Amino acid sequence: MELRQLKYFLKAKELLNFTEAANALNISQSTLSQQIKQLEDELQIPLFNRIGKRIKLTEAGELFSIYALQSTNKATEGLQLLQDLNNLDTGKIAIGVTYALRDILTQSVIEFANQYPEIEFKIVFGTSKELLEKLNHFELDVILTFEEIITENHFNYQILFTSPMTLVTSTDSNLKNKKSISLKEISKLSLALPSKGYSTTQFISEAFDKNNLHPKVTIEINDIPTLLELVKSGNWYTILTQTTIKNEKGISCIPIEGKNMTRNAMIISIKEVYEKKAVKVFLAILKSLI
Amino acid sequence: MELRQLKYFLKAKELLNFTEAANALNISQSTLSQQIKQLEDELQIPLFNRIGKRIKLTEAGELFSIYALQSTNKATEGLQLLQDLNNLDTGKIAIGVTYALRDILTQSVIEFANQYPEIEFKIVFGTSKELLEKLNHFELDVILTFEEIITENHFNYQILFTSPMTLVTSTDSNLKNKKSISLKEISKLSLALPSKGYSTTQFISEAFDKNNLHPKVTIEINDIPTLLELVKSGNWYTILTQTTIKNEKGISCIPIEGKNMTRNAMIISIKEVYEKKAVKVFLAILKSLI
DNA sequence: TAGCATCAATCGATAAAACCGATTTGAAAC
DNA sequence: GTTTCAAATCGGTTTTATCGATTGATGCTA
Repeated sequence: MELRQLKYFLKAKELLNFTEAANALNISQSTLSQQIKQLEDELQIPLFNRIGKRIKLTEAGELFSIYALQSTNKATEGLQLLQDLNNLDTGKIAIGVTYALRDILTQSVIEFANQYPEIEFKIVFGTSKELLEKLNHFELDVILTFEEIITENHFNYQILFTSPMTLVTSTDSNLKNKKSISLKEISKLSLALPSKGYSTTQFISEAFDKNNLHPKVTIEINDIPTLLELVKSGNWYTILTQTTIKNEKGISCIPIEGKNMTRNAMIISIKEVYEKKAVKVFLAILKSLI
Repeated sequence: MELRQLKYFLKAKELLNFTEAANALNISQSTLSQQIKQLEDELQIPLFNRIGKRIKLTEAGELFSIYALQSTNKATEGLQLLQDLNNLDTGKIAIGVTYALRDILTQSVIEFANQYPEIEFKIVFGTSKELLEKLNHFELDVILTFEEIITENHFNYQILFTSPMTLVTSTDSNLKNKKSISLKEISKLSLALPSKGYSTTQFISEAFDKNNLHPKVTIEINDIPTLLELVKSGNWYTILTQTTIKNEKGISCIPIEGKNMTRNAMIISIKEVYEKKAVKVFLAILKSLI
């Protein structure tokens, strides 16, 4: 039993005329006769009564046609669904993002949702490490993060933009008018830094190490809004990429001196995994907004 | 897209291993790979992610599998239904019968229903003419009637038994002790006969005609129980096959003299029409009860 | 880290089957 | 009786489903 045969049968049932049905199906009448016969043999029961030149459904044919129709319909619906998926009428995007890229993500989601309101989002904030883990477990379609060490070659890396590392201060800070600041000067300040999982923290720690500097990290925290709140109080400084605090009020940022004191915002996905059309389009929108 | 491919896909989805799935399906691994690929090509979207030696369902694969399963299930259900039909676990028998054969029909239906309680019956009483009409319009699977003139050769005729034509009298009648009676004697009696559609009436009219006799038909009626009631009153006589009044009380019957004064009870069906298994079994039971 | 085992993809060949055109058969219409 | 029509059948062709063998890539293990 094949869908092809079920379709032939249903057309023959509809027209009650093999010749016409064969024409409608773009096959020869002999083929239709043979295929119906084959189906009947397999089902071990005739579907049509052949009365002279007329054909008429048997009781079996009548009963079977309901199931034949449902079977072909379900297959067609499945096909339709996948077409919708390609046309972005349905589907889900699971995206991981670090807090630093919150702003660009938000804008992109709003823009995308305007154009494709049917697509569902699952947005996961987390550290680079957490997100890469989830990506590897196929829990996420794609992640947005800052990364510079391209190790795993089963990932696709696309650089979105480059953002300077900056010292973040309260607007009340007496440092706020400086054009730039060195790591050495920073190491004298009381710092509140994002926890170690964040790639920015990883990056800046290594920078201090290289310069044999020992920063005073008095607070380590895994929530960026809280971190910023602490900075605004004026008691602490922090180090973030400029992008992270783009639209924040009550804080200022001072670029850090030194070559390579920049981070690359990246889109990371798994090479071998089929990229959903919804994801593809979403990323195009995201890139267009930069 | 074919059911075969959907089954392959579902097995591959279940085992997440093409080699094992191929074994389970009794096909080679290469065949499975090719068929899955062909399906993916047709759907224009991959169903599996190939990550190294592992395979994993894509979002499309996940969504599509629901429909693939429903499609194959419906086909299987249809097949199951037809098997039930063959096993007499379902189905309907439409049977036409003349009143003369009421008794044999009743016994058969009771016996059949004991063995196959799931089969539904549609029983139509009527004249031979009416029943043959309905049979020709495929409203009935088979009819039971008395018939001797085999004209239409697209019918199947099976003789069930032979029954003599008899004069039916009230038990009070002074004719009741006669061993036989001639048509000539009958023509002097006041007759109540079944209406013309009944083959018995047709038959007996022709017999009178051949002998140039003119019977006194004072009542023509299309309801046999009422006819018998009238006969019981003693005011009228009627002519029926012996079988018709087999278990009736208050009446006697006297065989009519003359060769060919018998009728053949017959099963009649349409030659080209597939005979349902339920009908076949029912008729076997009916014949066994004669 | 080299070697082995495993698994999916690919290739070329073969068997199966879907398909067609032509013909036959049988019923219906004239 | 003849013609007409539609389904079945027949023989041959094309398509395709299938296989075994091989390849290539990955993961495991010693």
